[in-house]
Amino acid sequence: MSRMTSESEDGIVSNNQIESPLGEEGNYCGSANGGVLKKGPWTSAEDAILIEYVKKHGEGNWNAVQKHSGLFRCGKSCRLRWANHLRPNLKKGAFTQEEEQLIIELHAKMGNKWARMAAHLPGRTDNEIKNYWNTRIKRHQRAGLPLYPPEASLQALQESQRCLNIDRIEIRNKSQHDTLQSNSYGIPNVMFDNLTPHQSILPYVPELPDITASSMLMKGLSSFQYGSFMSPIMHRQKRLREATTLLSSFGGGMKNEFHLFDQFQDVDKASQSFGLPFPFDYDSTTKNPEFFGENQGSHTLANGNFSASKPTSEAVKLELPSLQYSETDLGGWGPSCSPSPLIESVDTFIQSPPTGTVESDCPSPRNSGLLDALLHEAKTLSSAKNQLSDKSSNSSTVTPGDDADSSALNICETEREDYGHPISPLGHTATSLFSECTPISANESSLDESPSSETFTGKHLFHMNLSRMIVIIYLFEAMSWVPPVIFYIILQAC
DNA sequence: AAGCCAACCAACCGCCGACGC
DNA sequence: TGCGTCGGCGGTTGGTTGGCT
Repeated sequence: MSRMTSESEDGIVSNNQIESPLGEEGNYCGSANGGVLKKGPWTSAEDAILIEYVKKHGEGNWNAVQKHSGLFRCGKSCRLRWANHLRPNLKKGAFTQEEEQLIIELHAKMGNKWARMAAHLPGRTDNEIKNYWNTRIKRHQRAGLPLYPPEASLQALQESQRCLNIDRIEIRNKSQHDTLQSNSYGIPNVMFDNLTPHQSILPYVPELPDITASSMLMKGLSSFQYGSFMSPIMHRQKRLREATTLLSSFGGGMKNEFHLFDQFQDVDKASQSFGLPFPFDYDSTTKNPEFFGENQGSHTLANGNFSASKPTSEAVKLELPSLQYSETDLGGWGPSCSPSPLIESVDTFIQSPPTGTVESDCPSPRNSGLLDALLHEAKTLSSAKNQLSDKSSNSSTVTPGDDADSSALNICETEREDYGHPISPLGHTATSLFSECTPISANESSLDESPSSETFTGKHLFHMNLSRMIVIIYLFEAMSWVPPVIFYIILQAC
């Protein structure tokens, strides 16, 4: 902290530090009582005033600081100063090794949730952690190191699995009280706990450490590093947000399901978490024995399709994020083609969808709203199909009085068995989706209005394909290749 | 000694959700 | 229900410091 600070010892505020109120927008610190608010570094005198104020009045009500203490700082600035510097029990100085390790693990699990990470590091502030991480990113970027060591990935996997289990329990309890909205996009996220990937079985499912990171696979499409080839990179998040707003008009529940937009931000982590050397030219064996094991590039995705299919020597020339392919590649889509990596990625996404976004202490960074919605739609259809096929095969009917829980559990047991079958990447999605179920949908279909059998033939297959198409188009839209309006039209067509 | 550069850090900024009226 | 305010959060900026050439 010796670097700190530029504060003027005498506390005199220079003219350029006092700004006229930002009142026209009111976004940051406006002025109260028509006065002007000071910006810039805090002086020790100001600190003393703030400390005194907090002693008297306690934390909170920061906008009142100016009124009561005569401090010409906006409430936000006061809160920040207090939280980051004046608050008691703040640890100062460099992070210890334990803290660094913890940050890495937490970031692997949570992503850029600095405040939540700070909660796990007593005496540390989110700002500190953020700065540390950003510095670390730059350092590793420069050195071509991965951000996450294998241990962190592994722990994130275990933690995620544990949390998924917890979520499942909570969700199962909760789901009994949830009802499906008629709008198929108003879906409780809890619907997807049954879609938990069984990584030990499925060869195409990325490991869970990539939850945060894999969600960031897409994030990176707007990363500055790739700006050179991401043509419409500008205001990506703004566009996505607009799309969110647009799509939110479909239904109340939909907006909440669209966190996927927020996840398209950081490709670096994605490339790393998928075992891609990062940035582009790196001899892992000589430069970083700490982070790279013998089978370099596979530490976070040992059985994933990315690291396995692409030799890392190829990745040295990596120019596109993992999910981004040139337009010429896209032209190769067709029934006779082997699954393109993008399709496969979509399948992977579908196979390991975000799970359990029920807020709990466990980080649940996976939340890919639209995919959730689509998956739910597909699952609802498929579960209904299951019901029908069960009926036809067993010649037994589900009575409305059946115990929903037990039936759900039974169906989910069959789901596990289904996962055991090695299935081709393209075929897997539909197969697995049709073999899956949700307690709610099962319950729902068992209760009443079971669709007639013809409903589940062409129409629902069409829906399935449509859903996949939407996923793909959505991904493309996220990559700025498809204007939002097309996505909108297709959704309307649904 | 001077210039450059990376690292570090504090603070600003804009967005968003919660809350109260 | 709509609006304004407040507080929190994450991204970004800009200043300072220290090391290297």
